[in-house]
Amino acid sequence: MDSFKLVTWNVNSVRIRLAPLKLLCQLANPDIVCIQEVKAKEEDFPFAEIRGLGFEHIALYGQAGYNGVAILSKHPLKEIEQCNWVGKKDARHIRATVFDDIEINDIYIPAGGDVPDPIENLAFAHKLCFMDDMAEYFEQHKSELQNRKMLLCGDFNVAPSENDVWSHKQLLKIVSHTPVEVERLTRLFQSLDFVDVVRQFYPEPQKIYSWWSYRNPNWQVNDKGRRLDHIWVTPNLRHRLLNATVIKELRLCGRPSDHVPVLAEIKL
DNA sequence: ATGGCCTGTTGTACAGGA
Repeated sequence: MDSFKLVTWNVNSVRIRLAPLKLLCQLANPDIVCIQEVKAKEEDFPFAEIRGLGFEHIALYGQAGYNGVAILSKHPLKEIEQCNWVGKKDARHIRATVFDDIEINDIYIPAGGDVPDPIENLAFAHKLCFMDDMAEYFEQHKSELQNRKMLLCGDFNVAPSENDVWSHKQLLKIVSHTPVEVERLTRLFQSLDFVDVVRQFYPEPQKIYSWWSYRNPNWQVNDKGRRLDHIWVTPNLRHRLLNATVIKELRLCGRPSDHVPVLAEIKL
């Protein structure tokens, strides 16, 4: 084995997405799948079914109803930890190390509600604070972190570039693409000089999306998508990147998530 | 770009997603 495939995917309920997860395995055969919006507490998590797909090693930070993240792996995981940014224990981050020294961070940044105003809308304030807290954490620990081989992936709930949305102009005041959110995400991106893996293989100005609303039944025709799901790596992994793809087929299966899996292949 | 949708809850409407 000289490379591994890592997927990030907001499943929008792990229990209801077992068949699509199996399909993902048949299509892409990933070694590691980082999932978000697990929407299950530990005792309700389908461990047996997921181990049955070959993911014997599972790091879970679950809770009932909302949020929840998990790393599903065919290879042993160690140093499993959770961060609770903004002081909330709401299951939005889990970290584990694979292959001796590759640190994987699975992250679910808050969606932020509808109104892009932190005074009027506390969910939006929470989203901005969450990104600030993360950025601060990486900035403060930079000297010890910058030699680590790190992956940051997940549903970041921000489509930063104008080519990450179907219409830059029409989404400027829509939560996920507002300048204040992009500014916060950029600060986080710069904190450890991260590399945007998907953009290495699909450079600007190509349009790429990973989410299409459930409310638009003609999503394929209209293609009003956003790129909310990301895989970033520290610069010391840049030369090991082999490939990246957005697995759009998963939006077409029965009972799809509104997000599709994003895959990176990395040399060991 | 709103909302025609989707999911979980201790539910039989609502919150939250984005």
